[in-house]
Amino acid sequence: MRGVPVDADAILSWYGAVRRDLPWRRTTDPYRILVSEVMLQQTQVARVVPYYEAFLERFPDEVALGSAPTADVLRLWSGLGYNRRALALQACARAVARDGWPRAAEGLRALPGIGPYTAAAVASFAFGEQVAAVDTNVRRVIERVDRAHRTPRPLAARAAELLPAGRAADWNQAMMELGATVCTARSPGCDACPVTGCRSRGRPLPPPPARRARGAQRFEETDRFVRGRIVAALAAGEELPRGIAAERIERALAGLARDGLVVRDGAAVRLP
DNA sequence: TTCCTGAAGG
DNA sequence: CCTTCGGGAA
Repeated sequence: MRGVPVDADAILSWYGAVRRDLPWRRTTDPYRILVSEVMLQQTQVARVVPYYEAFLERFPDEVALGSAPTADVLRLWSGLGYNRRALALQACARAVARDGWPRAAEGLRALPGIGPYTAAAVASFAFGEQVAAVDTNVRRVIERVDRAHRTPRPLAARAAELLPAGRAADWNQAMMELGATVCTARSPGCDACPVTGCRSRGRPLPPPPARRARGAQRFEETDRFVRGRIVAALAAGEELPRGIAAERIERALAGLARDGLVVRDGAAVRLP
């Protein structure tokens, strides 16, 4: 399945014209880039911005983050979600403060919490490596342009094929901006899209793959909810949340302790 | 209910 | 391959 020809210059020009002035687009400092990319994992831009500013104010570089009490890190992270990301980020800070920055995606990939996307993003934005970063936006844009689904490896190959020479940083930002602001999941704005040959232009979205229902469970009944409540309470200096069944609290605490998000001293529970 | 600049573990 | 992991907004 070949992809359609894509005018990369048109997309780059469009990006230059509409580009949102986001704080992490004002720097090439690998630490600041990494903090933004980790915060942005599965988290919308609008909600990350205030956390990003406060986090960098308190932890301006990898030495500050690496030497800080983990409880402080979790306090500034609390509310963002996926708290394990904060632990991984601090572990990254300690590693690069000790060993220096891996300057290529392959080396970054070995750091905790850094997968294929984040490694490519940091490598291209901070170090200028010519690699394509494929996040959910980029995947959706490519799938719609070619009107074809691909498994991860062929998708990565297609993304690499599209990458214009020497423009990886702007290109990756441009493709994500396109997916985030125009080619959105629910209602693609084809009228404002710079991609000329898109096979999906003006056509109705294909029916979403029927995903099997997951037990009709309310979020408040999930372990994730209890975990979040516990960490938020501890970060706020409060006791364990009341009104939740002891068995659910215990199950959540066991998972949190296994992840290193809480420390248990007998009956006492505290942040690490 | 789905979605969001994913990664790690089974 | 599958599930887990937060939380808010549309």
